[in-house]
Amino acid sequence: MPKTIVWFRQDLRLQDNPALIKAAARGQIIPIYIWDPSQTRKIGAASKWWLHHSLQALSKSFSDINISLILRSGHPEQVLTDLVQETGADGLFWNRCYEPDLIARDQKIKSHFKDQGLQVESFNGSLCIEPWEVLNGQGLPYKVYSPFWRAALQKIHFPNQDKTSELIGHDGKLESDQLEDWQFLPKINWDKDFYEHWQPGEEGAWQKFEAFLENGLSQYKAGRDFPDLKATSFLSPHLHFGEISLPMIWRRLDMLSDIKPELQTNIAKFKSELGWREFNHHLIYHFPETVDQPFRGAFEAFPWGEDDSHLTAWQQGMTGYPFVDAGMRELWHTGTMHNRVRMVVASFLTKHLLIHWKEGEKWFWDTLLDADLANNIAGWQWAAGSGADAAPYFRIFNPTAQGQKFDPDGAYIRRWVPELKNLPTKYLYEPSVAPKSILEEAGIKMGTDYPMPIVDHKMARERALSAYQQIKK
DNA sequence: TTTTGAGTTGTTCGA
DNA sequence: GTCGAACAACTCAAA
Repeated sequence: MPKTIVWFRQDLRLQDNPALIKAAARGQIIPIYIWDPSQTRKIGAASKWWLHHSLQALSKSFSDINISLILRSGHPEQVLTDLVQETGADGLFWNRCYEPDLIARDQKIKSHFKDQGLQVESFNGSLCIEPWEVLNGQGLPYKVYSPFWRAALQKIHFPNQDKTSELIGHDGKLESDQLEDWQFLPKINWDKDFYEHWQPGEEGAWQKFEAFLENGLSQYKAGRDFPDLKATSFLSPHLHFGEISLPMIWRRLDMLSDIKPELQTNIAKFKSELGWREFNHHLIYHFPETVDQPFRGAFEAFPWGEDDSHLTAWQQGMTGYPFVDAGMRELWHTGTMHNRVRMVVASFLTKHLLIHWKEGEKWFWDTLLDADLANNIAGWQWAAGSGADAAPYFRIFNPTAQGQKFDPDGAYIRRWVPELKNLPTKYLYEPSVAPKSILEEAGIKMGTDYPMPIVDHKMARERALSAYQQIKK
């Protein structure tokens, strides 16, 4: 009977998992997750927390059907070579990743095992559409989102779901590491708050999606920009780790749209946000050098500054701009940040502080549970102005005004910057200009209980504008 | 090849 | 307080 190794990577689910389905149709399956400590871009600390729990969930799903998920660490090619030898497997299937380093690694492994006579196949398990399937009239990759998504929507079709054959595991006993041995969980418990917000794994992913359909979707378009509302899907980490299938999401949305036409606008908007995820993966696939170089070459000459104390203040949520600080603290406590606030803090770091977007990217990479190379790179380059379809240089977010606009009653700021919670809303966004008496009444001493702004908005704005003038020439 | 229209997410200023 | 204009050209995509 044919035996297929199913190599799990960013597709930690049983449902609608193409590699798994195709392997099961072939015969016995041998599921494995490989931890590669030598990988070039090390997974961040928050992501490791997620990975631990997601693997635990996947492992449980398999053991419930009497199959064991093998965990091993080492170079994937070596680990897989050993496993082929031990099991006599004649097939090796996986779902694709799109990061440049991983593509190179996978290509090498594919040709190696093909040479050995194995049937090696890869599948699309995490995108609506493959990056090479959406090209403009000249056969070139799109560099602008809107035409990209228009073209992509024409091509995205999800036929009925493939039926999964009964999953049959390998007969013999195989060695596996213990998940705990990998020590993914932090030693000091800065992760304690994560548990109340998240349940990594397939079940948690579906719970979030159902909750979104129930409570968030009907106010998505109008409410998605307000960080205090629960109008977004909270699916980003689940999507990154492939715990929920996009075809299943898509079909569910289409079904809903048929039953409740009044939801169509919200559904289209939500799909278009998934579209940004698609676009970002498209960009990293076609322009892999943008991982560490500006998409727009002129930005090579941008006069980035260096100020470690400013970077630290930003990271710790101590910039003196409450809306920015709220976001940075939300990130630290929950491992995520609302999309609107991500834009504001990114604009603040790159434009107000003139700190290189790579510094922000690095911090997000380490602290975000949904850290995803394609999204992180594209998002930061967009905010800095160096990216594809980026914000025009004169679009510099006013961190005070953004708070007033998108957190109008101040609930978001009060939750994450509790030392300001007694300030009247009028002064909440800019406590440095509040009258002494008001501050006293609220029990705040500026500079002691809460920092003065680390830069002056007007000065910073003008400085950024002139920096952009410089590279325009 | 040339032309034309369009382009995620804002802010500030002055009437 | 509200509203429209200016900010600045440039690049992309498609006809």
